Amino acid sequence: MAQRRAANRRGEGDQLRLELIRAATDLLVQPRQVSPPSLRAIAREVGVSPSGVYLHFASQDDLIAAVIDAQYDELRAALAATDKPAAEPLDRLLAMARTYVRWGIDHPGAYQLLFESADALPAGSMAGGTGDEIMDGVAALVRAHGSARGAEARHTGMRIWIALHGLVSLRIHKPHASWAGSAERDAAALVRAHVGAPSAAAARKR
Amino acid sequence: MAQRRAANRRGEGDQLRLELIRAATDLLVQPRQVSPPSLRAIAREVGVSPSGVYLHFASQDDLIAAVIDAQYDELRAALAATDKPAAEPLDRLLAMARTYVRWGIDHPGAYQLLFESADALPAGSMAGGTGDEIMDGVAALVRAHGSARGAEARHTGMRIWIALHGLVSLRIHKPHASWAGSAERDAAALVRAHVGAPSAAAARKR
DNA sequence: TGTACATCAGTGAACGCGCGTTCACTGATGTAC
DNA sequence: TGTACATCAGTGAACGCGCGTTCACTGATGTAC
Repeated sequence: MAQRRAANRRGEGDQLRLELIRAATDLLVQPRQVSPPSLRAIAREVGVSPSGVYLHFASQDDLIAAVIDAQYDELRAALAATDKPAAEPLDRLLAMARTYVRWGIDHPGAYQLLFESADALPAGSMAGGTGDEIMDGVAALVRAHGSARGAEARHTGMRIWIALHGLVSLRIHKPHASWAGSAERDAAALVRAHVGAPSAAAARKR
Repeated sequence: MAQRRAANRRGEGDQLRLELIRAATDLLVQPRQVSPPSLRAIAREVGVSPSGVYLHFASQDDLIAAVIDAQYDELRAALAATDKPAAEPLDRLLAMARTYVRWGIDHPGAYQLLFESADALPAGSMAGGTGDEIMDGVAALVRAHGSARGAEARHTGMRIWIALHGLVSLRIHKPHASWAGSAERDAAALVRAHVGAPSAAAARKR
């Protein structure tokens, strides 16, 4: 914080306007929190008094950590439910991508808590971990598909996850953009671009 | 909000714990806000009284809208500053990607305000628009590069932006993941994957 | 079979905090006469 | 050259709000004797 400042000279009042914007810019060099639901809001939703929460959680942080862990379990369950371990690796990759993207778009608040705020949230929860678990899962499928091996497969898995995350995030936050097509189609196209598989349309032409 | 609920029976106190988590899940089906700096925090940073802000902005929303517009201008300026219109389209694409990603990672709070909250923020600002401006810019370069045409070029541009956004977003929020490599390298690899250009390493092997 | 009592599942009032906003004000500075 | 006055750039106290948390309490229910 700056010291108490002297008033600007007459005619230079607009200085302050610029200073305010610049100060805000300074504050924005560190990441912002995405605010979880408040303890009181959750209690209201259940129909219980705010103090009732403390019968089960030591603090708001503990409550939110439990919520986040539950959401992560849900996402994992959704992915497991649509996976067919016996199917072709490429089909499994595509199914995983579709499920991931759909789940994220259908649970925007949960997705934000898991992947757009993790490291700023209560330490009790891993908030979807560091992301390594997801990266590893994708990388394993890439390896099975055979389009890349070893470290290169891990990189490809990482990039696929990055692209899928970008898709979910922008669909959540920029719903008014000219997306022109379903998110599922985009998910498939992103996967194919990264494993070097021809697009569905191109494959049909052959 | 639910009605005032009856107490659980003895021994079933844990019910409430589950209900709280489930209620939070319900609240999370709508997107959460990423909180901008508070008016008072900005005023503190400048060293001015909170009421001083109202000499220049009618409300906090107006202030934040001005901040967001200023950040968007900065991003545009950064992109313009590194663009060499006479260069090869692929090089221009790669330079754009690098600049975009670097700016986002260096200005996490600003990036979040522009691309991870836009539609929930004050209507006065377009908060980085709907994203169409960026998509169009990338698509124009894709078209110049010639790897896709017309609507397909627009889709490719869209996917490149999606992937770059995913990269920035995850680097901001999951700094502890095993990224193994610089964000700039990842940016280049993502662009190449989407325009069908061989990786730098592969190109060298020939 | 009755009754005292411990335990359980919660309530309600109060606290201090930071917030956005309003409103009457203050002190310096330029301008008209 | 002096002085009254308008204007400018801000201040400071107060407001009502929702928040997380604490703490003494309440009422129902099971258990021991």
